[in-house]
Amino acid sequence: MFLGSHTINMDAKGRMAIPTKIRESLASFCDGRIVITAHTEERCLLVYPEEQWKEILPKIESLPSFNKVARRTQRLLIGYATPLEMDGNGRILVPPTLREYANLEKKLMLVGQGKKFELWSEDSWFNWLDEADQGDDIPDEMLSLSL
Amino acid sequence: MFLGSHTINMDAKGRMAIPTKIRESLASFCDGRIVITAHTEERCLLVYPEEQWKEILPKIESLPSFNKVARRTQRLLIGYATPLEMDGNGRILVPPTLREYANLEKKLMLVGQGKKFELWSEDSWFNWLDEADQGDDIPDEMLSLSL
DNA sequence: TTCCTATAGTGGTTAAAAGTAGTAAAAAGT
DNA sequence: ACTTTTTACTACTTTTAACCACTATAGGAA
Repeated sequence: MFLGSHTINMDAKGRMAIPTKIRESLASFCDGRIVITAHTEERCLLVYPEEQWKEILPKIESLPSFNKVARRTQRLLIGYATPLEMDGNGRILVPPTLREYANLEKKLMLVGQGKKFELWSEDSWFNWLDEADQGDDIPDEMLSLSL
Repeated sequence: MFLGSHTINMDAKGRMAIPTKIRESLASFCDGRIVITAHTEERCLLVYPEEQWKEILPKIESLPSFNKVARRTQRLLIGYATPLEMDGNGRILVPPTLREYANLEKKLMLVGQGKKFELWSEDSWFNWLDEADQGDDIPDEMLSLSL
């Protein structure tokens, strides 16, 4: 279970050090093998342990190819998906195309989301925080949710 | 399984170097023999391993000839299809008509899509990314999809 | 509280490999 | 037969990735 958020510095070569505690969970979960891809709804990245990715991939593949929304989802999730491993120092190298997609420069934000992580540029994260939810509808599943 | 995206420079002669990792998968899949053709829905190209192409070709051929949409699909997919092999340096030469169809100039984007690749001009790719989904319906398969 | 040690995080260097350009030879078309 | 375009091969330059070393920070012990 991935929880909590961390700020991380990416170096000039696009390498980012995974915080040690997360590194350890990843080592036990999936031998450090992760898949990183694009988030379809916001300009940030998704970081999956290999196992988790294997579960959702078939669901994405089976979406109908002649529906525009589904095609967009497939294209982004599969098209940006990249398997990565950590180097000897526990760092991952984020591929240039993904860096560009999520506007990653130096200051990053790694956010635990249960079975996966989200990786944001710090700027984008705070911009998103400040965005007001303007009249979007609350789904039925949330109407009876009590926290 | 083809995943991930790469930016590639096409030279003045219309040659593009296939990234080494992909080159290796293609070598094992289909001896480096690929078929490249037009995508019917967007102005980009489709790159199939020969095997995959052989599977879908009969399906395209058997579409009803008196339906306009089907005819368009046939005309584009079959009409632009070109078998290609890599040269000694792992490059392919993209035929001029296909370059024109997809507006390929210098900066290209090669995007893995499972059993095939898509090849975009970088400009077109980013334009497509920025396109807002304007009121297209979300297919039923996606309504309960949790990634 | 201060110093020492251990460990996480950062940056740089080097060797190998990948990408780019150019040239020469062959083929096709005029 | 000659010219022009194409293809294949070779050589060079740039980038990548792995490895190594250093710095800074945090924690523990004296």
